[in-house]
Amino acid sequence: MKPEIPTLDDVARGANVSTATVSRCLNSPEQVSAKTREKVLKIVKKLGYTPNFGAQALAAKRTNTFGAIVPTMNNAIFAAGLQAFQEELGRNGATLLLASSSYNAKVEEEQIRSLVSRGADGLLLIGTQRSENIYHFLEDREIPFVIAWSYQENKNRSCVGFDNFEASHALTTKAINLGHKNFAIISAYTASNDRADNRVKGIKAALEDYGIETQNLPLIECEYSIQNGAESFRTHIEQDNRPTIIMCGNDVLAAGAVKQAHEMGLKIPDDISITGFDNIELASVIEPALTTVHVRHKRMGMLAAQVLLKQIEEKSYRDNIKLDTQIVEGRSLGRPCYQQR
Amino acid sequence: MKPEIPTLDDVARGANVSTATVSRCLNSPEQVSAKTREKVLKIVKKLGYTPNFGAQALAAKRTNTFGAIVPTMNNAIFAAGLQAFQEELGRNGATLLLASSSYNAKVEEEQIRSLVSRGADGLLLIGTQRSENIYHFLEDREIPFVIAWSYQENKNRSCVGFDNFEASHALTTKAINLGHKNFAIISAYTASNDRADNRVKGIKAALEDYGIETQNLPLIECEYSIQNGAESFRTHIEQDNRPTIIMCGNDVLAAGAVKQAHEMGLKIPDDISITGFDNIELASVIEPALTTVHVRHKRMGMLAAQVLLKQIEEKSYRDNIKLDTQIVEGRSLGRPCYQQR
DNA sequence: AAACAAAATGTAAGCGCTTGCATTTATAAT
DNA sequence: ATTATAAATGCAAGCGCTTACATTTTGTTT
Repeated sequence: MKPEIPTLDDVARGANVSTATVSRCLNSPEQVSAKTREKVLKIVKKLGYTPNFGAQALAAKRTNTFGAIVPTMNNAIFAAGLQAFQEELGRNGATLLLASSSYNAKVEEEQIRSLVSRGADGLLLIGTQRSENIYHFLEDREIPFVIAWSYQENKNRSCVGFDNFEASHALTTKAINLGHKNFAIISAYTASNDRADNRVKGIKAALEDYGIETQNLPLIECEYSIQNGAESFRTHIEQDNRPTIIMCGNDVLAAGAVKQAHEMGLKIPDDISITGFDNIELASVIEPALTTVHVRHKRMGMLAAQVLLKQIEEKSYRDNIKLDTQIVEGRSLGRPCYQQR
Repeated sequence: MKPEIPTLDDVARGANVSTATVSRCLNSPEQVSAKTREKVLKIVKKLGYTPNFGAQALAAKRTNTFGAIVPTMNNAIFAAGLQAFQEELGRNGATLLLASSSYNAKVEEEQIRSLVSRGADGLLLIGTQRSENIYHFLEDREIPFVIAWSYQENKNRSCVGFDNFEASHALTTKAINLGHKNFAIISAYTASNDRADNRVKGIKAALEDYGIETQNLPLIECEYSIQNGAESFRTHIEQDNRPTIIMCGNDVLAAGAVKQAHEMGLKIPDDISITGFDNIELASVIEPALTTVHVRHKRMGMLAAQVLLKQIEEKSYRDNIKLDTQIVEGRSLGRPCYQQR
């Protein structure tokens, strides 16, 4: 004997009013007199009524649900930002539908469609790089979205992110000024990941600024993982022309590199410098602490939510927010060996 | 001029069949002749039709959406398990609604209610510790749920987890056998976290097995964070009767402890042993690698999804799955100083 | 070719809610 | 009191889909 789940009707009957009144009590209480409101809310509580989501969505054409598609939940890169995003949504009575694409553009596209058909009122997307098709899909349906983790000036699309190119450029310049000339890179796949791509481009641009050849710059692309970082590090080190610095696309790769360096008996930064990106907690724990780029992930997540919510209220609202990054000085970046005294 | 979103009706009209047929094409294709099926699917594709989620939910009384409430997304503890959970759901055409409770029982309860009212077909809960009320709420509505990360024998409730007590007990026994007598603990708050609680209990039980006093066992409870691990470590070390080993409730705390040990110039494990729990990636990267407890998080997430899906199919299905754990030997646990030669 | 069973399709009644519009009630102004 | 105006409430039409049941089509058997 399962207790029937109460409906609006039940509440209406209980309070001796129409369903419309009950609905208004819940959604726009100011339209209802204090007296009836009280009466209705008492019944709501007594019956333990909760609105049926599907019915609400169907009738109101909104769900108070937002979707986010992240490339992965497996490492900490997105966790803090997402948590903040979710909390900000929560503060506004909305919930988060989360999907992950495993860094696969096709999967991402499916997820986007799926979230939309699930009635997501808006979407959080990571990075700018996806087919125009999918942007049109969203724009046609007037589904608000905001792009995070990347910054891009674009009047028609909102973003909250930081300039990966610039940050990477700055970090590289710092390394050059320490005397490094012999670079190697470990990056995520750049083809479908504008963050990774821009980080690599930032490095190359900085090198070129100083007249350093980038034609044969050793570059290994792989998925973000400690394991891959370690393996790629080894490959770089075993090259003929061993680099004095290995710049990693993120801290996870860098952590793997550091681990491998230890295992190969290389001193950091005396024998080899290593840099990361993101400044996840990990960066401060490993020995030596990573020199990396700090990003205010939490702030980014919160702002993304705010922008998105504003777009719901005001259809045409758009914003491009660029967050600062700063270089965190660990001890994994130092002068190259031939510059030391 | 926004292009109207196509409905079932549009497809039906386009294919010159009834909406019922279209619906069947999509949901139980075997009931439709190959010819019409083809015809219909062509129109579906042509129009880019996707079912309206709300309507579907309303009419079918299921959403293919599952909810999960995790204590936090901020550290890696839950990430791998959740990802696996989500992937397994995805393989079965379902999606994940994710919420986080910030380790707050009241928030968790709200989230559960919210997910249910959003039409979650089933729920993933972390740990066993919550008010009976909320269990009744779910059971009354016949909402399937599965408890993960904790193991508990209970015919009426499904769980997929491991025995925190046992694992912790084993690790402690190992430490005792190495000669440790002077223990200290850094744990998450045990009051509303049965995993943390059982881990502490496991330690105490092991100590008592060997006749070691646990009345005054130094125990600090705090939130999981590197920062807190570091601070708690310092507090323990500055005690009168300095412990020879500090056992941490998880790897994140342990990482903080290790960091602090370095900063205080303490050698691990010669001056102080440190243990973790969970064996997150972090554990293998820090120096020295942590001695910790490995849990097959991915497997757990996958199994949890399977149990949950089975419960949907077969209302009365229940399962209690206990996963093995194993001690991972890092170098952070060694003989206490007075035992060394 | 008739008779029947099985397969395919159509009809239409909701699912539980929101909301524009109509109606009633309370409040204010004359 | 009477009327005009505003506030509160009710009525009822959907929102887009699923599914029990009715009907038609197809195939099989005699």
